[in-house]
Amino acid sequence: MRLSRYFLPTLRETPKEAEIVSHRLMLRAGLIRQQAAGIYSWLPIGRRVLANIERIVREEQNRAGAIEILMPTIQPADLWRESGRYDDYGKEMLRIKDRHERDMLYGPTNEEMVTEIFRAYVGSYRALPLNLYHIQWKFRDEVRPRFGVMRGREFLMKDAYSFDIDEAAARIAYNKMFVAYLRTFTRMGLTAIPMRAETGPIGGDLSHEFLVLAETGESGVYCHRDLLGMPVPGEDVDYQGDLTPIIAPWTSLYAATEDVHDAERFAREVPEEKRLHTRGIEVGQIFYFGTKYSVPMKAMVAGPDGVERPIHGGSYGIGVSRLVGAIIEASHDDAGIVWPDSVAPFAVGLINLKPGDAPTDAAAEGIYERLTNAGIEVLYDDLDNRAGAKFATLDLIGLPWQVIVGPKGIASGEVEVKRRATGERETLSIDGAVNRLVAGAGG
RNA sequence: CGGAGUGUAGCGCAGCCUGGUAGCGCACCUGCUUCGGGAGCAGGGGGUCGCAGGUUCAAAUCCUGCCACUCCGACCA
Repeated sequence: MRLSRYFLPTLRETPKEAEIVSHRLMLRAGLIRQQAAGIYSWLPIGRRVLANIERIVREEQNRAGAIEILMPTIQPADLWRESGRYDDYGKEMLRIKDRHERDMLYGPTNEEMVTEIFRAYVGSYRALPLNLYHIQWKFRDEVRPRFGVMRGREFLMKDAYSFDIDEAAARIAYNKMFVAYLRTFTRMGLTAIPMRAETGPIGGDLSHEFLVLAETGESGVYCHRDLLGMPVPGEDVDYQGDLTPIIAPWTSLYAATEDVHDAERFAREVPEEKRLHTRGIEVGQIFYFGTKYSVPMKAMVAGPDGVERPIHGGSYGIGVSRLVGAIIEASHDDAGIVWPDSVAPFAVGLINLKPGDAPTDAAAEGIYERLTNAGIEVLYDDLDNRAGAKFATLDLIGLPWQVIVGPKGIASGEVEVKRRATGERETLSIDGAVNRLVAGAGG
């Protein structure tokens, strides 16, 4: 993509409403535009990052055996009356009427609707286990939206729903999502720690929140230091096999958010040198809720014995739009965002230091073409700007690799390749630079 | 929802107290000179001063009401 033909509205000064670093950087780097409290438009760079995160989430959900569907944002109120949540949900639910004065709502979540779909088509234990997910915009009319996309009212969420014949089977479904979440966040360059969470009326131990560790996170976190280096399964993980040996090490060590923290237990279970007190951002939550929706909504299947019984359900959320902010909180420096390779809006930023200078143009255009042909996403700064402005903009938007092409280097056939995360620079021949990037930035 | 605060050009702000031609920096447009870490000079465009009412010869400025947004707290992917 040529910058001269792109839409990348960056800001030199920080809009005053932005207090936290990810929000400031998202506004300055031109990822989002606020339209109302907690409601944002996604500009081209932001849209690309969001799509990359979505892609990783989708790949890992699919790998774990979940099946993608797409449910609407607008739902009829009747479904929610069935589950009893229409009255319970309160003012957080955005309620609207259509032209026929029918009660509708902008979905804050989809348990009711997915249960309706399930019960319409599935009547036998033979169709189980089943896990359906979608990635869709949600709306929760938060009292106080804040921190940009970290706590928006409208947000993009992946929500999966599992259906099983009994609790034992549901636990297996739960474990699959547990492992998928570990992999998902790791692939985004994040350290996310599962922490035991409140389970609501069902009880048991089947709910975990996944917290990304970041100094600027919104909740305080206490955990065992060894959780930081805990191995995350590779993509060859066998989801059909027993996952408990993978999960056990994660759940056996102390990890809690501030609100459920037990100082006494922390002191007793974690040796002093292993105690870690830091901050984190909740990016996912998984839980088992048993028959909470299947009973009132009559989602029944016949077992092998021919007797109908309510299915055991679980739901599994990932805050996709929140992750954009969380990744920035976890990965930035004074100059701007430092995108992990896997979610970066472009892999390479190519700077032409002197557009209009024939040899420089030829070299930059050549590199642009070769990288693009190799399947690498390149943002090519061909604007007639001062070098300083180009460097500042590129650092701000945080692309993993920078290639700097200027007349001085080109005179001796050389360009500079810079790694954004480490600041390492190398002076290479044009061929050397192209080869380095094809190897480093992937195809 | 309790507390605090802010609305003046895309962004950051001054002007308001003490009413009298709506300003500054960045960004944007034109020209020239520049060009290896946010260039210089000259010229230029862009505003219902959040909205509505009131006071006044005259309101960004004073008064009243409303709206929006932000921050702190309680709640949440």
